Amino acid sequence: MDAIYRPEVIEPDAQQHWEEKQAFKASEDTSKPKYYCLSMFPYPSGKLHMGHVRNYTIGDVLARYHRMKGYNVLQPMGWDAFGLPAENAAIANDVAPAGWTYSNIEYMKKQLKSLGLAIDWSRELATCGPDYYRWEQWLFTKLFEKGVIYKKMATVNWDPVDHTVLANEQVIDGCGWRSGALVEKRDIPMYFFRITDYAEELLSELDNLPGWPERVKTMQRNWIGKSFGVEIHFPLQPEGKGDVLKVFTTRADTLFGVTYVAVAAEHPLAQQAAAHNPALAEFIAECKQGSVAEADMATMEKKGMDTGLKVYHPFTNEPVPVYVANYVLMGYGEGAVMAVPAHDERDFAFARKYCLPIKAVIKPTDAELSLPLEAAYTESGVLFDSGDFSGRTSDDAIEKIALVLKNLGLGERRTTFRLRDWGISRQRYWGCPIPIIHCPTCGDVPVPEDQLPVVLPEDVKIDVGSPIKKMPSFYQCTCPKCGGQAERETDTMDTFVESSWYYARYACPDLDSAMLDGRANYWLPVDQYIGGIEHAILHLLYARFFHKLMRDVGLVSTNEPFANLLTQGMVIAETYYREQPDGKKLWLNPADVETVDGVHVLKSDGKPVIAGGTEKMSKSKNNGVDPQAIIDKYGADTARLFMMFAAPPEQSLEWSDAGVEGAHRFLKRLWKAVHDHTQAGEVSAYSGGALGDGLTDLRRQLHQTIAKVTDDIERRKQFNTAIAAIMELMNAMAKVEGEDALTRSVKQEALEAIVLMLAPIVPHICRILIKALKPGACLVGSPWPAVDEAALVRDEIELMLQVNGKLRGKLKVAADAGKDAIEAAALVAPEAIRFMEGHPARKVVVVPGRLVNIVV
RNA sequence: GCCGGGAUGGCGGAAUCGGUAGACGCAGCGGAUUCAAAAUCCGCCGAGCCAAAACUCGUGGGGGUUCGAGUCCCCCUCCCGGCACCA
Repeated sequence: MDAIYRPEVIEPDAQQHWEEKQAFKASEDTSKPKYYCLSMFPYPSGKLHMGHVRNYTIGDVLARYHRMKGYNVLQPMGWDAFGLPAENAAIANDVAPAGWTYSNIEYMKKQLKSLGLAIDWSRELATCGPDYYRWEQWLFTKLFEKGVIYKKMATVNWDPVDHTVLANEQVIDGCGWRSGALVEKRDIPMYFFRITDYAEELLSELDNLPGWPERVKTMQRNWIGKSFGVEIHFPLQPEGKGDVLKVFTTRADTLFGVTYVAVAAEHPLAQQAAAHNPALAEFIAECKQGSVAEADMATMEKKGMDTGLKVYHPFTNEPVPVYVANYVLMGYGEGAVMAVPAHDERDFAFARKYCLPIKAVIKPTDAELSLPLEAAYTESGVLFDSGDFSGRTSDDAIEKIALVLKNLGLGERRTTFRLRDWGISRQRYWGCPIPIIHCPTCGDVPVPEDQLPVVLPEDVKIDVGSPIKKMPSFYQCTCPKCGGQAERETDTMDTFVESSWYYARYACPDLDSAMLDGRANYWLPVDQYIGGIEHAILHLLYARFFHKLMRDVGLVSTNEPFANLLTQGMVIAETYYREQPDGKKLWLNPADVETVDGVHVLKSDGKPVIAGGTEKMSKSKNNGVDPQAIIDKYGADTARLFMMFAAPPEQSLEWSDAGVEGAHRFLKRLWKAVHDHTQAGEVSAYSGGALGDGLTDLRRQLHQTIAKVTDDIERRKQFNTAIAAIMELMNAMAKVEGEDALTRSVKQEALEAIVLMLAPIVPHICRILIKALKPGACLVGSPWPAVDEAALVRDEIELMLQVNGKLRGKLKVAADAGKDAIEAAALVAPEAIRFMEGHPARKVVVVPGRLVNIVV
């Protein structure tokens, strides 16, 4: 081997070798346990960013580790290629979205290859390819026929100047990002997946996912939001005759505290009242302004207006005023809520603002409410001023009230979900066409299988709006049923649809006769899925839902797609800026800034810049560090090592140039250690014989390290501590002197294990090092090192000695010493006697293998 | 606003089941090597007191449980992720 570590030579060499040998090509093999390792596929935005490098390095370490452990490993890669950025780039650069996307894929693929990932590239797929989305369209038509997909009106952000639908991120402070016009809510027809039909299963199956982080499961549970409540009918006429206004509440116990009801602006009652009330009509129009995003709805000022209409309390028959409120959404429940200001914070604030009565009907079980209320009392408790129900507890009252309402025909128990059906229609061009034909006589007809795929034209020019909506050659067609003139649907699907099944298609990407075949059942479920925490709800819930849809049409046999999930944190970096004369901030890239005597200056002019805090790497703050620059300067192994060492995978990772240098230094030290060792001649790894104290200790540490690193990677998925343990072992080994054969054989054993343990993290350098240590050895195919239990045995251990919980000394005892012996030894230890100050021991706590605490 | 998470030296982080707080690395300081520098190697490195030892304090803030709390419970502050059309 070369005396000097040259990543620029060994890395391309290793990558070429693996590619020629097709070292990572996967095939179905029932003789080994399978391990399907999947990282979330990237959107081809142009070039790789650090978040990708982190994601794919974590996946690669797990894939390579399991390969060494004897698993049949599949690690594929592909492209989440449809989406909004391609349309924006197309407008900005006057190119077609398809061409832009394909050239990005080509460049990013080259970058991914330079990272040395153990990927089976023969399975690569891009969701914008007709051979991929064809099957998405096929499944759509099946689900449409089954009734799983249906059409209804839904509210979108409408830009009245550009005449386009806007994504939530394109609405800034209530205005369109390009036109600046005040955004309006508009109802348009859309296709929906009945995900609510699966709400119960999506919720209960979370309990069968022990390999998922608890926080992700909690977020999904809350998102699905199963709640047990009561549907209550407020008659529109006194004495309960005629039509009713339906509301849903989880707090039926507060029914006697209702002082008004609130309906959405779109509610029929509101519309009816507005017909003779210009002020109300104006208010309803105002409610239509602004975006549909829930965050905006929830933070805006709560406003309302009296409709003048009354409904009647189902029990007391008292009139209750009906308000229109901007915070009530037509899409939720019945589009109406009963308001109980005394026991709901939002209603309390609203009642104060509009001087509505506040009537308390619940009090704590063991105290009285101090009236008038200063704030809503939202706990459950005991009812009062509630007719026959007074004195009952909240839970009891809910049951009883539901029962009485049911007998009156004015309501019943109901379970509802917060989860709403999944609207997948997008009025955009760069997406998968929805395979529906609109026929004036037959209605919505799914495109027959032999006419699929409905191919998206790629040679287009785009400005504002989707080009296929203006392209008769695309939308003019004949009805498959009656043969008459018809029009093709021009909306495309939400890109979350493509990313909901790609993991299954990787099992059989070449299949052109069906969506999936038996290979999917061999590989699924994914054994380890890795991606950003930002996908905790939407993507992961949709993919789980889609898997169940595929199961129910017989395509897959499992219930869940991802057995284990790892959610990695963001990559963040320091930001720097200078104030411009106009007061705006000019953001400077960290690569152009250096720190001299604690002052941050721009390299080009040496003048100071201002540090703006550490934030997620982004274009807007110009704090992205280009992975390519790091790979070019230090090599992929250094980038990989730094990524894995700087933070545990689930936490955010702060970029640090100095830290990268440190990682590179470690690799140089490792290279030199192996080089110096092998220069002295070949030697076999230690296999037996008496050892002195120093070598016994080194072997013990070696095997402890193997045990720790194995546990860290496999169970804890915490690579930073695994690397730290290997560094400690290296430091300990460097302190062991001697060039005799026995010492060298123990060092050989240690170096072989170190190189193999580092191989999943820094595969290129380890490929050379293992060959140097064991001529003829091949990295791919080498097994993971085994722990020698005999080397772990010790005869004496050290316990911490505490007096009253404070550390006062250390105590050496035999490894097999019993509690009584430890206690006796502790009580006569000089440190113990000193700090007991003559008091007798009241209690002695012995924690085996850890410490002994004397309480006086 | 609602849901989920986080906060530990100058910095990134470690402490896995309630049991030595600060592993490992970075930065810094001192030394070796060198004509010199870079690189490399060795040592020191939470704060207070301080010559040192000893001791005291110390895990965002406030309270609690425990022989013992970074870790568990309650309250608060700040930061981050998601909120259904960014992916």
